[in-house]
Order: sequence, then structure tokens, then C-alpha cells
Amino acid sequence: MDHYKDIIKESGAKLTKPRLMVLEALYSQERPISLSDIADICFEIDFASVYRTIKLFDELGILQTINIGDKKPKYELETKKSHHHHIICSECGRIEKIDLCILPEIQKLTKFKIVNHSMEFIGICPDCNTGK
Amino acid sequence: MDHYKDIIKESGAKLTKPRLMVLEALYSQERPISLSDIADICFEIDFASVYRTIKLFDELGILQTINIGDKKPKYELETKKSHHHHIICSECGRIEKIDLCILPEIQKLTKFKIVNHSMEFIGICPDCNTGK
DNA sequence: GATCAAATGCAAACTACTTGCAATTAGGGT
DNA sequence: ACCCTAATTGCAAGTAGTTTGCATTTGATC
Repeated sequence: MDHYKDIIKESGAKLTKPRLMVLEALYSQERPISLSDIADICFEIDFASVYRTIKLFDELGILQTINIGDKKPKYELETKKSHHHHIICSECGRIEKIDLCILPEIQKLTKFKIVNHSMEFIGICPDCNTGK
Repeated sequence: MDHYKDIIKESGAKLTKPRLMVLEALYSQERPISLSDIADICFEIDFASVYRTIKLFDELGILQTINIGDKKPKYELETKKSHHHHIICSECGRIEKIDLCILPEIQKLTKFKIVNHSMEFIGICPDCNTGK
């Protein structure tokens, strides 16, 4: 947690109440959450501030953005230890982590210098799949 | 081309002028295109009809949707022969195909029954990378 | 060619995001 | 601890992209 606060301070940005609350909301979450999820949790903070805070966190590189299908983007704090992707249940919305990533293989295949990537899977989780 | 027309007819949907034009627009394209791209090409068709046509094509499973970052979704016709993904240049928007896919490996790793997936990469293409 | 459910065009509604600006606040200097 | 100032916030309005209701039109069957 202090790690993230340090990054914010070192960037020159102020450590304001809205920013601390959004950070706390992300930090306490097991799964990626959307802007409106954060706004719901931090109900005393204006949506515009949540929006700008997420934009800031993204620029500071402490955020991972997950785009699943046509739904709203979801966010989670970047942790250096575990790079991972996600699979989401199309029935109940449950999200699980996936540890496999082929970024290095793709980088070998292309002449592009890869700066970002997303790998998301949509499926039916075991609970929702029973009785089919 | 007739393959797609057959799928549309067999679904019970009518083979109307707007649908044929959208199909033609997608068919003649080398790269995925957005709703507004299609609307620009098929300028005599109302945007709402383009929208509903794409929705229909998607339901019929003849479409692949590509979501790259926070930009508009792009669409291309599904071809059974070549399953692939994409890398897009963050500078000029150029899109290239990537043939590697780890869907089978992921399916082995998860208890979810995977029904859909996306793997998109964002990078800087060789042309845009020169002079840096 | 007549029939009619399906599809279209139009216009308005909606959702999610984005921005301008006056009021507020964090944090360095004193 | 208080002042100062630029950074940040809340508010409200704007924007982009998508979605929908409904009267009119049209493709496909008879």
C-alpha cells in the first residue's frame, strides 16, 4: 500500500483524500472493478474525480486495465509479482485469474514493439454449467 | 460470399439491401473495421441499420469482434480457415494479424467452458518506431 | 401481384465517458 | 501553526457512441 502512495508522491501529485480512497477501494478488491464500482464504493467522491484518479493511476503505471467484450473496462492494481489475465463467466460475471501469458512468444513473432496487451476469455464457470 | 448469404437465409432473416451492403463492405476489407467505418462505406444506409445488421451477423456467428483498448470495437467476417488475433500500432492505427493462439492451452488450465476470447496487442510498428 | 411479418429510416433516448470552471485543499515556506 | 499558491475537486454541462420506439417500407411466400 505504501508502495503505491510513494509512487503517487514521487510523481509530484498530491496525496488527496479522493486518491487515497480510490487506492484503498482498489487495494481491498480481489477482482478487477469498473469506474462505477469504484464510485459506488467511494460514494462521497464525485464520479469525475474517480475518473481522473484512475486516469492518473494508469499514467503512473500502477494500474492494469481489463477490457472484456463490450462491457465497461475494469481496473486492478498492478503487482510486480503476478502478471496474469482473466476469464469471466458469461452467466454470473465471476472472474478468475489465468497465469499463462504468451507475450514473449508474440514479441518474437512481430516486428512491432509491444507496449500493451490484453488476453481475456469468456466462458461458463463450473457452477453455472451444471444442469446443462 | 454465398456462404454468408446462405447462413443469413437459413436463419430466417431476410436478405435485404442494407444487409447485403454491410456484408459486401466487410467482405472487401483486409482489416477489421468499426461501425462508423461501415456506415461511411455504406453511406446510403442509416447508422441504426448498420448497427442492427452487425448485431445480427454477430448472433449468427459470422463475425469476429476486436476490442482494442478503449477504442471502438472493430469487426471482420469470421473465416473458418484462419483463426487469428491482432496487433495494432498505437501511433498510426495500423493493424496486423497474429497467427498464434493459446486457446487450447487455456482450456486445459481452467474449469470454465470457454465460449469466447480476445487477445489483442498494442505496439509501435516498425514505420512509427524509426527515429526514436 | 397481393399480403404481411420483418426490416428500415428517422429521431430521440440512453450510457459511459470527458471537460471547463469556480471553489477548495494539500503541502512547502515562513 | 498559519499563509500561500498551484493542484485538485465537485458540479454541471458536453460529447461520443450506441440503442430503441415507431410509422413506413420491403422481401419473400402464396
